[in-house]
Amino acid sequence: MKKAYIQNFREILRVFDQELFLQNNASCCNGISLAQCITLLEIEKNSEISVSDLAKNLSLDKSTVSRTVDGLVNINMVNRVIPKENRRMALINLTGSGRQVCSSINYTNDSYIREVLNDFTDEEREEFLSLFKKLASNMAAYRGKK
Amino acid sequence: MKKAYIQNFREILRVFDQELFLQNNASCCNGISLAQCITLLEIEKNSEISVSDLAKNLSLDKSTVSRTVDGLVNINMVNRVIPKENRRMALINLTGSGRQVCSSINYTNDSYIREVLNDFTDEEREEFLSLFKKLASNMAAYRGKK
DNA sequence: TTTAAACTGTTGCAATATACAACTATTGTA
DNA sequence: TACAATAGTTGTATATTGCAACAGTTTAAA
Repeated sequence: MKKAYIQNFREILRVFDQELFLQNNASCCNGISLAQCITLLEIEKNSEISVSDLAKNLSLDKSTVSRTVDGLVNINMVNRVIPKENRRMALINLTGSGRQVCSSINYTNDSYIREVLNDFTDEEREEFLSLFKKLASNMAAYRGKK
Repeated sequence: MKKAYIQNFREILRVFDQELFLQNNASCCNGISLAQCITLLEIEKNSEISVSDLAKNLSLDKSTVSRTVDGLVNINMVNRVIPKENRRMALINLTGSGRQVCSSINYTNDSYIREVLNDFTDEEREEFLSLFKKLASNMAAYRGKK
């Protein structure tokens, strides 16, 4: 792999990261914070999930997640359910409002994606997604190894 | 653009974003914080830059940048230079240590990129970078419009 | 020329996000 | 039963950030 290629890639990655950050902040402003937004989407993905698993999936401390969930409970976005068979844990799931907000966030993100991929051909889109998927998977694998 | 495609893309983007965040934090730990790291690289890119321009480029408040620069001055990574012809402003540039740390961060990032693109063919790499560049450019343009 | 406006950066203050450690409660195990 | 492991919460401390107010400097206007 050529050095020039990597430096080029690094620079693009930096721009991409910055833009993604700004877009994330913009799209998550349905009255909730970015941290709340990310937590909400992770809960949506899992339907029902414990604080510990949330923390693991988001690479955050469980105390942090516990407080974020507190906030989401307070604004009626999620429920804490204590299962009878294991009263230590709390399972978090979305309320109706929580589902609505998730839909809203996803809609905003989807519109954004539609916009920024607008001038790609169908072939380019397929090729890009395929390679992007491979890259994301390599990144996750690399982190797992280290 | 198919709905399924977009949802697929959105999900990959989310994973990618998370991995990138973790990698950024990991690679920026040469004793400096992520905010300091990002600021340092932006200064490196511009050789010499004012606090206001830094704030604009990083999409941060100038008070935030002012304080980050304070920190970087304290650990001898950057210099504040007051130009004689305009004593309002401060031009920030890297010290020798600052340049070294930048090199170190870039080296770490490059190694990472090399690793996660390792199983790509040359053709895939070229195709991906080309489309990635296009996407990043579209994202920046979209933000500019809004 | 004096005064007002614009600019550049810093400081005061408040909010948020986060981690670590200590703690409580519950469950599992020796 | 006593001890260890697990799950979550709370206390405390630190870091990042933005807004508003401010101070100094430069430019424009009257």
